[in-house]
Amino acid sequence: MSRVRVRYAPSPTGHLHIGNARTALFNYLYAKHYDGDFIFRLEDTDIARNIEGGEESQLKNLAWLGIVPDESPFQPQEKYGPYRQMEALDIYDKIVEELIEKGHAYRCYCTPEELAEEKERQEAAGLAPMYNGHCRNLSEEAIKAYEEEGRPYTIRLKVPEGKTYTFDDMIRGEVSFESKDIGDWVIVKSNGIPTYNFAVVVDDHRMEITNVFRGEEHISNTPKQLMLYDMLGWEPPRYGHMTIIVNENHKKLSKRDQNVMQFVSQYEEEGYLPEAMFNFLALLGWSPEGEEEIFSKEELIKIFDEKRLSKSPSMFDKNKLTWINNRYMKAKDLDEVVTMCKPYLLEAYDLSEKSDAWIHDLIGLYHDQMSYGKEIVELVSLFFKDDYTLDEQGKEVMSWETTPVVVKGFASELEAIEDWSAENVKVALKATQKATGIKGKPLFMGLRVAITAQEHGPDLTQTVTLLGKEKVLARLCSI
RNA sequence: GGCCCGUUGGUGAAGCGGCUUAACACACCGCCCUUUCACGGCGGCAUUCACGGGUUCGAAUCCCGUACGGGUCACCA
Repeated sequence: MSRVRVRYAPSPTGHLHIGNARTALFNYLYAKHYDGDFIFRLEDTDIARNIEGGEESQLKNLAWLGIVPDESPFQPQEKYGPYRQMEALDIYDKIVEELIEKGHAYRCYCTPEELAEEKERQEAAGLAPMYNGHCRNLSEEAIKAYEEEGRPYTIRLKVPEGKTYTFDDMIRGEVSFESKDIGDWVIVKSNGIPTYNFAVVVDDHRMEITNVFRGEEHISNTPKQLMLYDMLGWEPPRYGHMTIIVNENHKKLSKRDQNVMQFVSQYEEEGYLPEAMFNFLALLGWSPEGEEEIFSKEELIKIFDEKRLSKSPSMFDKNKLTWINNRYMKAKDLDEVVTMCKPYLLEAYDLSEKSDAWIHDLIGLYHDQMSYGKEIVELVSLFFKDDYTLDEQGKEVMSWETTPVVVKGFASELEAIEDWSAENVKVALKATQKATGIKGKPLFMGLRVAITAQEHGPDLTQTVTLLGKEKVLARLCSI
């Protein structure tokens, strides 16, 4: 068996999208599982949509996730280059010529307007829109006339009649299409640049790609590509079509979706952990055999099995993402978490008066419950904002007859502390309990609400310690 | 409209003809731990697999049909 070679081939039109990241990831897992090569190639034939820096951005985001290609425009392998389609134009030209010579392709002089009209006509008649073959058998004179007129032309592939194209999809099993349902399609645009469906075949062949995992939207492209392999006498790779990713409303994840962050870079910016994202993405349309769901990259490479790729749409489950990130966050050293979170705090709050130790302790308070770096900003908000507004439940707690008692008692205990430390705050709390005879929920919740206006929150002793004597007493005495 | 594909709980999902009176996880609800909270631990949570037929001794699992959802029919990739 030949060496496994897979590729991720984005067009440089923007940052790495969640869906593409997942495509890249499964290709990567497959390659590495079978000890093969993962190739990064650029599909940049839509020159109008290409954006500056798109290629670097894709590569960068991939690297953040821990996906580093074995070959790319920057690490080319001589026999397989070029890795950008726009640099391979002469290669495509030769093959187009070959196809024309063999009678498999022809020039089409139809204008976009004519094509649109025809499409409308077909739709009105309730037919599937398809190229009508107008230029397929043009007479010599007609061709000459068009040429003299200087009409731009595209090159179309002559779709064979009565053929069935069947392939054994790695995910879906046998899928087949009839050639009669496919119209002669454009392989070279009027600007002389080949179309995706054509270039991809040439590239996969010349790069000796053995397996292709791609989105389900490519299923209906597959027969077009297969007929090309057929005409050229090449061996096609094995395809696997992954399901789309849907949102909570079971609609395809679209760039316009407000509820879900769409780009990998956004997750990086918000302080998600790359290992966690890798793990989460791997679970999007794939499931491991056992009951465990938390896996490192190395483990995933080892256990990856393309047969376990799902056939039904996978939902982008934000809850799950949060949960997985939390698991990874908890596993990290507090020091690392602090390093990671501090910039977000610096950006959101004035920390000039705070010591490093204070910041360290503050973040430590939330280490176990946070799921991404930037979340720290809202988690710690009670330490920075001054507004004190009670909700219904808070008002109720404040109306308990025990509350004023513990507030008063605690205040005087705190007042007496000379060396402000968590230890002494704890002692003060104990003393309050003893003096008032109130303990448990009435004690803790009463104080918590009185001090922070919240019924739930981090450890009270720590909270009071970090809030500082002055602030806590000011609150307590105002009641 | 044609062609492809899918449909298991509140959610993600396992299951591939008998071991399933349907894993596991998230969410939720209880209990325990903690003098509070959070973390953690334990337990509960689908008599049922879109619906209707069929095949079989036996079906969530195979076949057919219906409904619903999705993908695609570009000189975009």
